[in-house]
Amino acid sequence: MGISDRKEREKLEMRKRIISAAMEMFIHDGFEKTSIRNIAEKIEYSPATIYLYYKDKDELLYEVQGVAFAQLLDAFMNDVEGTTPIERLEGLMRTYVNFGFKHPDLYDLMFIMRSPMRAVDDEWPNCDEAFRFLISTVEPCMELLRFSNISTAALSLWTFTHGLVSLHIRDRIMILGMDEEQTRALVNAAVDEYLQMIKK
Amino acid sequence: MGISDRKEREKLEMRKRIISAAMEMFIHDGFEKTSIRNIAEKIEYSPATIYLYYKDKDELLYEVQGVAFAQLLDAFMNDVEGTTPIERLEGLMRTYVNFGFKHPDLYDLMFIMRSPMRAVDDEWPNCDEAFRFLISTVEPCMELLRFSNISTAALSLWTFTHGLVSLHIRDRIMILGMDEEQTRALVNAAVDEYLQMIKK
DNA sequence: CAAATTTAATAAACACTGTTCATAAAATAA
DNA sequence: TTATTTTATGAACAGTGTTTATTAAATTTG
Repeated sequence: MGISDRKEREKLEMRKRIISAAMEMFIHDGFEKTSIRNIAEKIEYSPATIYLYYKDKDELLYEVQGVAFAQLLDAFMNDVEGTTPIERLEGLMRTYVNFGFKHPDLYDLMFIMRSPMRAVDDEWPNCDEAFRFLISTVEPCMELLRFSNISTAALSLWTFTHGLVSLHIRDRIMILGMDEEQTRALVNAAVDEYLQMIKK
Repeated sequence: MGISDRKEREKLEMRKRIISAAMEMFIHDGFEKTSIRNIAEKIEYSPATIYLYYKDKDELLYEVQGVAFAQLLDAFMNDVEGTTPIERLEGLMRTYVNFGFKHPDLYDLMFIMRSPMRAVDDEWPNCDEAFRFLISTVEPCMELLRFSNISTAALSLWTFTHGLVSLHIRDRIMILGMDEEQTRALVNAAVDEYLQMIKK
């Protein structure tokens, strides 16, 4: 049936129209400050229409989260290069921090925001892939690193970079009393030092 | 003037009544889910009354933040013991993580929540003290640690523990697919390993 | 093609939120 | 006792996410 094909295509287009507007506004103003009414206004539809395509506001977040994780994975695959495993791991860490500093609002809704987590057993699209990228980057380094196993290794590496990015995004690093530039330099220095420490 | 003394006393009592209710509800339901109307209902006053004692909802948060930082400082002073500087540093790290796991909602509004940061040049009561405790605990260890200076040292130590706590509080660690108990064990293992790595 | 039916879109309402302001009540001063 | 200041509140404003009954459009059927 060509007619139901078109209908489905239109449905997908509408979902895309909604999610594009939503993502743009989430990045620009943040999730909380973006209202369903604002999104509706932007795409020139009624607020109620959005609920025909998405169950609730959280579902918009899930969708944007998926896109964001895909972007992070993209950054990993494009920017992480190097001949040795260790070089690749270092690249991964720097890419992660870079991503956080470059896209604070995306990072926020991926790793900091409350609520966006679905049920535990649910699939978390693109996030698992990004995490697996981490695992597969750490794995070949394990013999050269001081971690006792890959679980603590992955968690520790993630924790360190996430700590830096999240303290920065939520404006806590400024306790140190530095300007933006100094802060960034200090963060880079911390990453460099950490990368030294984990090596055997 | 005895009469204006009493008035001031009553004003303080009222502020305390409000902030106690607020804190209790922030801890129980979180900041966002606690409404001015709920707080007002709890202390059996009209919502408008609260605005006679606090400028807005954020000011309630600032106040609770102050109390929370005082509690963290308290935990530091009570639980951090040890004869050697390194032992004290290890105690500090474990106390910090413990605090975060024990009081997730307090930790949240201290280190994760958006907006609670006042102007940069403002005083941040009790937070600075807690931070200075960190500095003064790290300082005597510096010669035994692999950090190049105390700034990166303080930031790195804080970052690592904050990373662990905040990933846990915002339900991101569960990507590892572990239960609460396993997670806590892994977190402790990560802290232990990190404490080994930073030593010369 | 016209009528019946399904699909899509919306206006209006509900129950909330933080916050303000004019009004009323209580406490103090004159 | 009256006048004045302080304190408390009800009602309203502008906003939020979400639901529902109603209308308009598109599709299928006779």
